[in-house]
Amino acid sequence: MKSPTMKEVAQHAGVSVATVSRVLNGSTAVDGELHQRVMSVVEELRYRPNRLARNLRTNSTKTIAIVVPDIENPFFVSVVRGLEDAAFRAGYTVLVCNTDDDLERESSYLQVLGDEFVAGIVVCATDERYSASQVRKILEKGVAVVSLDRRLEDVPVDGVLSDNFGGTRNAVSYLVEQGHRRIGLIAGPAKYAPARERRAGYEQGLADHGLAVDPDLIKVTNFKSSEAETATKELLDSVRRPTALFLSSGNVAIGSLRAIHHLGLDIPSDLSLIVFDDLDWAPAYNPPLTVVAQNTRQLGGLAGDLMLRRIRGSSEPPHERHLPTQLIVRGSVGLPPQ
Amino acid sequence: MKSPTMKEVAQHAGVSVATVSRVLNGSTAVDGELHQRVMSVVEELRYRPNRLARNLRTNSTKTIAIVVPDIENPFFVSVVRGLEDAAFRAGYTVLVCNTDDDLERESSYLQVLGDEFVAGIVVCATDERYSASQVRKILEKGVAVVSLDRRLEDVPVDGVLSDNFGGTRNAVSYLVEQGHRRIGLIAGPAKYAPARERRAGYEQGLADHGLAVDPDLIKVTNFKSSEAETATKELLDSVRRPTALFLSSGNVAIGSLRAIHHLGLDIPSDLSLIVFDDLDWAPAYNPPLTVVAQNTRQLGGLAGDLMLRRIRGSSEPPHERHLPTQLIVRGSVGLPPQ
DNA sequence: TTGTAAGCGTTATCAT
DNA sequence: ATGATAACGCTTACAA
Repeated sequence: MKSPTMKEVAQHAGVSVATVSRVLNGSTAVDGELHQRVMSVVEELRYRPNRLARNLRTNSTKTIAIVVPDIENPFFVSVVRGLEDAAFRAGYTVLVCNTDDDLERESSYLQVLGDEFVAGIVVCATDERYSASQVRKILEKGVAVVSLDRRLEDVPVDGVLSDNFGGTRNAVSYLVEQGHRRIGLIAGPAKYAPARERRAGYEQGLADHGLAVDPDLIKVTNFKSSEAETATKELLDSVRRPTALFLSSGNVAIGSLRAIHHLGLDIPSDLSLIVFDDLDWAPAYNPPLTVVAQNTRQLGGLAGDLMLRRIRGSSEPPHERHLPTQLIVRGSVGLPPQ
Repeated sequence: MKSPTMKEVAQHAGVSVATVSRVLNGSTAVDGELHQRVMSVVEELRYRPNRLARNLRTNSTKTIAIVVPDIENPFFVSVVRGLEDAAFRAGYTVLVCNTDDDLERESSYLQVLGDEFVAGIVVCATDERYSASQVRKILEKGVAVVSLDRRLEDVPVDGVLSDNFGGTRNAVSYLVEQGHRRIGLIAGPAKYAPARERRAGYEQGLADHGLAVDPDLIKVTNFKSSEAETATKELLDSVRRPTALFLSSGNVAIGSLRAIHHLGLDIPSDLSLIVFDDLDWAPAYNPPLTVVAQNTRQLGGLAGDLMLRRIRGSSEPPHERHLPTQLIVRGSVGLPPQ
């Protein structure tokens, strides 16, 4: 059961293929009567344009790719979801590429994507410097690029990030207002902009209340749960243990919580907790977790919108947007013990 | 900066385009000397075949799609991950389509995918009957299909599922062996094979020990957390409340846990718990959750392998495979109270 | 073994 | 406003 071609439609309608094409693309005006005739044949034959032929001819596809470091991280999943919604509405499909935070794999994907003639790529870069040079080449090929949750060094592309700084600053302020003075931070690696900004927000939050930053209260991890577990143990084993912890990501939270159980500490009577990222299980935790929520879907949706605008030829100067975060107070913050 | 074409390679190497094509595809033997010459020109010019042209010519793409009901569900994410690994190795890219359990959206995707000339589709059907008829049409177009975590009524395709029956039966047995006699079940909708099988496994697990099934201890939900929360409250509010609960999915667990807190029950001293699906936060929960783990990545990987085999023209009779599950004992099961 | 040439189904450039 | 027709870059009979 071969699908009908444009040629067949043209024959049935008694017009040329050019006319059919014009009717379908609405590029040039076509006489009302012919328009009618073509459309009814299209209906009748159930004609659908062959995407493959169109792609070849126009040297482009209706595909947007997104390159993420870890597709099993709910944050990125939700971002993808937001992007997909935006793309689907505009008739685009999205290709998800998972790099496992592996530079080589990212590189390989970026290469392949060039060959695939995707219309655009949303990049959550693994390395803000190295990835940047790859992305530059892609831009030269005329592929639109939007950076998400990361910053690309000296590459003129639109960017979308949460207000990591403000969200953290605000949360730390809240902790101080509840009476906490010794607040620990399980941070992410400084090579990622969000990790840097959360750390800066933490420091600012303390400064806002005239509190000094104690380096002993800060542990830098790779954002994975196992390192977070170790770091948390170290932090809580110290003599003057913090009375509250700010956990820089969902994965960090998983590791830290394991450590906290292990030490037999009670939340929030022994230790208060705020997590950056609202996880689906946060309200089901015992006690329910107080978190800083990002607008994850909207992050993806905005990236999609910016992308589509570029694809359609916008030439505004590239711009970085910041989406607000929200402190959701649940039950993991209490008064400092004693 | 236009990319070089095959024609240019041919000219530089002093051969015909056909020869270049043959060298690149390894279809027909090519003289050693020419082969050399072509390859070195390919290197020199950094030639990469134009996928779009190849697609049009062969009427196919190196793309595998996967249609999932809920991309934010970690189970499906992990499946996608497994599929992606398998596909990437074979030079395929994967298209993720999220239907939100919406029949119309699924239908729309299935339609689009037909136009996209994907090589194959992994389907996690929203409706085992309705989706089936759509899938049949797709098969007729020559697209390979593999069903995952669902069953498709009377459609001759390969299937991949976990041993839902055995996994649940085994878990319930374990509960009985710990002394539990009143075991509740928060089940999923009977329209999904896995939900049916988990329920059957639950009943069999009881029967194995000569225990009768008490319908009052079974609540059927739509697998979403909010319904699970309500159902759990009802179950635990009854006079003769169960001493243990089997929760049929991760989302169900989230809802049930909320209800359990709300009632102020302690796990496991007041109530024991087993969850179907190992969630990343299960070990971090307080107490760590005992779960039945599925081989999620392998589920996706196997689907990918079966798919690739079909794409390459295998004509074995379609077959359904079952992957084993594993009971992971942590801390949410104890002796029944009193 | 190698080359010639005919498409694949569109879009876009010409005339008319 | 419409119709021929030439690409787009590749694969694959068919001929040599």
